[in-house]
Amino acid sequence: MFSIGQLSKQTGVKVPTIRYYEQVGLLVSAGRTEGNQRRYDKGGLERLGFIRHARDLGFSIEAITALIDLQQHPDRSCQEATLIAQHQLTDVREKLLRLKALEAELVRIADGCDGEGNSEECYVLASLADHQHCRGEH
Amino acid sequence: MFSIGQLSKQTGVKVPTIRYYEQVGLLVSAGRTEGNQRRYDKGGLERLGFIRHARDLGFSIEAITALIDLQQHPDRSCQEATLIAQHQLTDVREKLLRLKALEAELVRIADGCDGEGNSEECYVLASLADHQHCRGEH
DNA sequence: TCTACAACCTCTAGTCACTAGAGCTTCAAG
DNA sequence: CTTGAAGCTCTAGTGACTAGAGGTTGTAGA
Repeated sequence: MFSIGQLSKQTGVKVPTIRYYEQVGLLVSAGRTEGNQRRYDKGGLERLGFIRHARDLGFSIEAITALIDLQQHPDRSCQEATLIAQHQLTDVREKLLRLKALEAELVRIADGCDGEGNSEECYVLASLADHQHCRGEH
Repeated sequence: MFSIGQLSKQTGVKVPTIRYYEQVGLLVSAGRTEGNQRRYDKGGLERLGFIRHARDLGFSIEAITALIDLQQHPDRSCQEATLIAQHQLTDVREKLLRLKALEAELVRIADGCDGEGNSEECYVLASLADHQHCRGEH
């Protein structure tokens, strides 16, 4: 049996975050000692590890709730889980595209200026004021 | 002179967002009609355009406040603005690296499963439960 | 067995950058 | 002069935590 602090150390999830996960129903309520402190078993450790991993991969709490739900119903098709993962992948790819475009423009802006001179003629500020220079959307 | 709605249409920034920007001091308080409605001139339009562009590039409100501050003090060196932009670029590049790693793992997870069978043997769920398979950090 | 104190508990409020809604007033076209 | 879209303020909600206050419990050492 682990205390919440031990669980935290083993998973790398902060103590208040564990309590928060329980509060929003992501983690089933832990058993308690007579003095009302939470105690976890190996199962609890594994569930939190799952959540941690999924959160690290950017899955929303909502998506993780759905995945855990699927785990608890082994009769249900795996297709749903795959759909959630693929949706997440699409999401990540969209963000990647956006970020790449931003990087390009920031390079243009940040490197276009030698850092000398005063801000009246600053290239950074001029670039931000004038959207015209931008290639592509945002 | 523009109303807040016209300003919104021209810049693509939603009306409540414009009011929010004013509230947090990002946009100087607009002049008002006798009936207390905001009226903007060309300067206001340009300032909001600047903010919009910077937000699109992911600059925080705090960073934008600093940039606007620099604009208002043309005697100050441009170096500070360049620093802010470079900091933002570093940030974007870090996010890019992280996202690329996530993409790789999501491909592994989402494509490793044919979507058939039940969730007991689902590769997505197994992968999320078991961190061991992961290459690299997260 | 006692004591000290780290770790636990609950609850509320704060973070960021908005967004939504209630309930009211003003502006402008017909 | 009427109508209704657009404006106003204020409060509260979003997601995923994080921080702090103020009180209680568990446990290691004396």
